Amino acid sequence: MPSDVNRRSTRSRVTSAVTLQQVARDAGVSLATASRVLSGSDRNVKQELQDRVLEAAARLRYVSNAPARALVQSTTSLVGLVVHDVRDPYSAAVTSGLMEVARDHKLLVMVGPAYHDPALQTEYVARLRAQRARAIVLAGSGFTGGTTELAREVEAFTAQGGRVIAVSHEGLPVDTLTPRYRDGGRAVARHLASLGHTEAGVVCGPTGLVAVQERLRGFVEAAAELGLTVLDKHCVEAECTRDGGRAATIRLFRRAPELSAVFALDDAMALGVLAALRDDLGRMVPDDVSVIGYGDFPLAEDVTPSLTTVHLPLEEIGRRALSLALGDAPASPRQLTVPTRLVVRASTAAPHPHGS
DNA sequence: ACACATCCGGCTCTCAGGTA
DNA sequence: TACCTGAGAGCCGGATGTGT
Repeated sequence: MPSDVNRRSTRSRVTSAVTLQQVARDAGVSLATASRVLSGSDRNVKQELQDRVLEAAARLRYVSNAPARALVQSTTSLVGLVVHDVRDPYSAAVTSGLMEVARDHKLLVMVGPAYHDPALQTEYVARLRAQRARAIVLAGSGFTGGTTELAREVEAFTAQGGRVIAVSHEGLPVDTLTPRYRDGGRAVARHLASLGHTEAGVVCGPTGLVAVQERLRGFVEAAAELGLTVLDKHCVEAECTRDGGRAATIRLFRRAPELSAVFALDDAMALGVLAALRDDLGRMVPDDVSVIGYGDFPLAEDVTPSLTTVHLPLEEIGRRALSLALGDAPASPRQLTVPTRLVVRASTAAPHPHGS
């Protein structure tokens, strides 16, 4: 029969981490007193003991054991952020805003890139649930109609006491924050029509995404009202990247070389549109073709010509999403919106008459 | 082979008791 | 009586021991 000593030896880990117990011993106080001093408890501890504990903790380079603390408090300092791609400016801006709030609350952020894969989105939520994360912000747009697997996983996470804030998602039983994409799309159509364009092409990302579909819907609806023709065959779908936008533009102008305007449903794609028009198609922007993006990423102002685009307050979305996640849970899920606005720059102009 | 009990990690919190 | 301290419970779930 194995002795208790043997059992201990097989189970104890070799560790040099300083524990609260060691700090307490070093300071000559009880574990509880050391905990009160170091955890910011509102219980009073005599100044002399406080000094001794703080001095011992500093000398031993003590940091509290987060998993152990989480065990007691049933909450962790971990929050999850699920985006589509950490490389895109959209994710970077949202992350930056969210990080500000996380820093203020001393939270650790774990970022998961789902690469437009709903299964991967679901997997990240499951992993964050296993880590007992305090909250999750699903920042990458969801798919139209939502996915039952993701909804189920989100439900399991919230049942466990976690909070989830979804940005541009449908069918999730949590607070949802959605930019007024449709308004932005409508503003683009109005702008092109007001300049005198009568026909436009569209370069868009996966139409299964809520964000893409809503932007497109607003644009197409308003275009129809304003007499701006947008043919189905002039809507080209590609990856939401610069290269995707570039390839889509080449395809688009092969089909419709006469187009005087292109609406890219994402700024990264719009950069690809500009590159294709300049380098592959020999067209001038905006003299030959007007280009509009969506997102107002930092680069939009700096490219030549500067990009007319729809401004999305991305950092604000990140800040607001995490603030909501850390606030009190509402009685029922809320649908919250964020305004969008058109920013007119140098990439759009009135069309030149044919032959001039 | 299986079900159930116990231990372990590090920490916070409650409550009883000591001191001025 | 007020304030402070310290012992011990309990947090959770995986690993291990024990009994049937």
